[in-house]
Amino acid sequence: MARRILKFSILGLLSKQDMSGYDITIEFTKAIGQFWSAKHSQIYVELKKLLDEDSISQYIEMAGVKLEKKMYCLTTKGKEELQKWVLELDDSVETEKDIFALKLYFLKDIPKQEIHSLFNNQLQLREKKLFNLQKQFSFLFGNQQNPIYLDSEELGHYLVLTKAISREENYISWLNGSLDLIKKAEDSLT
Amino acid sequence: MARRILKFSILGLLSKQDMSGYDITIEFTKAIGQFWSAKHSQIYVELKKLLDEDSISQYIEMAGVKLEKKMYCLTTKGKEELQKWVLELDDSVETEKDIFALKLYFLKDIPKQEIHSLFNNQLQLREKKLFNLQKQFSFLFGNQQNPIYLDSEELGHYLVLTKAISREENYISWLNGSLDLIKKAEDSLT
DNA sequence: TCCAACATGTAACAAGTTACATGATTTG
DNA sequence: CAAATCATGTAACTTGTTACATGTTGGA
Repeated sequence: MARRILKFSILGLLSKQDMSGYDITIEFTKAIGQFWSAKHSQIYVELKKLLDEDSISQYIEMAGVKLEKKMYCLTTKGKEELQKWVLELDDSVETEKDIFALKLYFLKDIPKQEIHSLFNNQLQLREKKLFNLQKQFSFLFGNQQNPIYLDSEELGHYLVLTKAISREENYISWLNGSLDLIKKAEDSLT
Repeated sequence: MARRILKFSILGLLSKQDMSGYDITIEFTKAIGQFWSAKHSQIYVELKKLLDEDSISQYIEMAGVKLEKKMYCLTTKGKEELQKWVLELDDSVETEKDIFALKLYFLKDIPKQEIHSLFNNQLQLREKKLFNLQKQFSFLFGNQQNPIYLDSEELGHYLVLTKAISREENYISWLNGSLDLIKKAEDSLT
């Protein structure tokens, strides 16, 4: 059987608090969405499956007068499965797919003007993303320079955000370095 | 229609030189496999599709006496499609999935002993990967400190490898920093 | 002569995307 | 009262994985 990452990311989210399918969809647009995501169409199907398998249970919460919000919470089985999965040690790392880097491998025959556009476009996207992550970070952790006082609930959030920020900073710095290099290579041909 | 990244990564590889399905499978275990990969079962199916669509053409090369190796090369259509795809500017970056980071978000209730194991295991995997990338890099580019003299064929390879190395270095440094932080947080509780 | 690597494929299934479909609630 | 957001779902399709299946070639 496959790895069912979506299953475990839903169980993980539900371990923090009860949620509806809609809530889970929203969560994937926030911090955790930096490392895993799914569309609502996939989420509703997976929730039904997890319910069938007794990893979660369901109850109804009224939102307004007629709108029934389906809330989900972990069962004992679900809690155990999650715990077990988190503690499992990986024996290899999967390919971290990156379409921009993939394209670079095929740069041959591309005019330098176009290469500059590609890099500048990517820089813009990455800087925007970094800016948003930093905004999230300072909203949550402010100026607080001592993350050692975070409780275990906040720690996960802190680690994930610093990871995402560090990843983007590194991406941007590599983009800048590579663009410089390409420009220098062009100059050396004149 | 979907984005067909596998299609374009195959076209990209074939733009460098004619290859068989087997050759393409092997390529995905090398540099380019850091950013995209696929199993042979998927590759053979995709090649048949690309042949149908006239993006590639096929010829036979005898390997030994009876073994017919099916070689593929780009058609004019395939070359144009590739060129167009490489030059397209993205308007957003997709989620860069990372299961280890995902797990960290769900750390609550995990004993510190186990957290150390998770980090140390990941450090080991990442360091091994970095070592292999550095080996590849020095094999290809040696001590040569002046990448500005690379021709456009080598440039793509250089960029992809430095990207992968930089990504791993950043990952490792974030792992070390976070592990330190967690240890300090534990000490502060005594 | 055996084994690893070369070489190509299919079938069944799981995972993920896009589009279609509907209705309630809140806010300006 | 209109529009944005909340809320849930299904259908058709694409993409990706695992397992099954077979045969060749080169080297120790």
